[in-house]
Amino acid sequence: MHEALFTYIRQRSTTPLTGEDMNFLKSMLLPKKFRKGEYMLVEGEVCKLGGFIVKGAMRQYSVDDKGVEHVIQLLLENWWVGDRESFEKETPSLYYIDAWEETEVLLIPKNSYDAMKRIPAVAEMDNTIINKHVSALQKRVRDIIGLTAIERYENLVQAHPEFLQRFPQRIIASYLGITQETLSRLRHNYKSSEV
Amino acid sequence: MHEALFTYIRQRSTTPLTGEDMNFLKSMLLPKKFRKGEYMLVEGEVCKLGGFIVKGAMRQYSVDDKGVEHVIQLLLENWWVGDRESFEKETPSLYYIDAWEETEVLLIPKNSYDAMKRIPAVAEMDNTIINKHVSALQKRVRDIIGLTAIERYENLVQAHPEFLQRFPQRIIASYLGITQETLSRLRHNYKSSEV
DNA sequence: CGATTTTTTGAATCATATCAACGTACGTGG
DNA sequence: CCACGTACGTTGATATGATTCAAAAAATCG
Repeated sequence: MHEALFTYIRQRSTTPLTGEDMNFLKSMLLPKKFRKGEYMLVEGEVCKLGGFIVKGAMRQYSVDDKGVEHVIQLLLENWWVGDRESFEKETPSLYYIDAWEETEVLLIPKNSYDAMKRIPAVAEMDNTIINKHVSALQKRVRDIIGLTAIERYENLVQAHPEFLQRFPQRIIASYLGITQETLSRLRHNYKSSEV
Repeated sequence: MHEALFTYIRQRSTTPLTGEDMNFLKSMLLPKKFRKGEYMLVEGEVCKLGGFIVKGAMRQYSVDDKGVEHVIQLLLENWWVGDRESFEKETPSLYYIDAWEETEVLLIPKNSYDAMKRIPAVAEMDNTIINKHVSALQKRVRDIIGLTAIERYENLVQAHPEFLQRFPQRIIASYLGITQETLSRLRHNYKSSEV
């Protein structure tokens, strides 16, 4: 089960991973299974553990004052999960993270993560993912501001068709920043137009 | 003029900056004055230089297919400016960055920036700012998705009153993701309600 | 001062939200 | 294996927030 992470690291760095590195990593990672609906993080808690998803699907969302959930991120296997802000600064998180499917995760506490970053390949990986994260968020801001709902939906179909298979429509709608009714109507028009 | 950057680094790290570090930094930084309207980066170009704003105001924006500008970020003194995605991956940028006021910037090429990160205090600073950047973007996504235009405006007034003094309303409107007409009306109602 | 940019206002229109009802699928316990 | 409950998706009617286009008013700059 650790192999998925090693492959992930190798793909994101130029430096190789030594056998010693791998043993070191193994010693720090805590494999854990989340059942569907189980929480990895709740609002108000400090995110003490980062996680690498080996298998499954999770979602990160916030709840506004009207009690409406807003999906911030959808996560599948080979993604790092956690609230980076809370994890790094050790401040209470604004988000919930739960498992959407039965999910296998390799958990790692902050001090271990810091130790892990001393491995050059891992440091490279960390750099790569945080930069990707920033790009993705920036793109998301651009999309929400500049595109209509249907354009955002089409973009998502292109970029992450997996999401549509793994998450129900109301979750996708929330991720797109629209209501489920609107998404339903959008899809209806969209389908009839692509004949 | 470098002093502003040194202070900035010190405030964001636990390790002190040695005199040697400071000389090293000075040797790599290229002071440059941008005149109002002058571009630091245009869409399609690789962002080869990062910049630390010593004095002035800049904006980062993208232009959609209808030719409408969307302000992604507003930047004042003591901010790092640049398109991190393009800078790190050396890929063409999707953004324009220009000076809104006469602006003094300390520029630094990518390889120097990497070298600079070998100074522990600078590495810490880099970590801090990228994490802040992620938090800010995440907050922005949450705000755009979950709040109405007026709530976003009120938030901005709270968080960055300086912006309202340094940038015209149409730029603020673009940053909030609304038209200038809408912002004008919003402010009108807002003012009359705060009696 | 005139020229340009910025802000405001009005009217019409559009996209999306809201509320409510109904249909459908899915999974669990009897 | 069926019946029932719960979650999910669709559809309709109406409401609302924001946009668009046009024009006037106000502010700013050389």
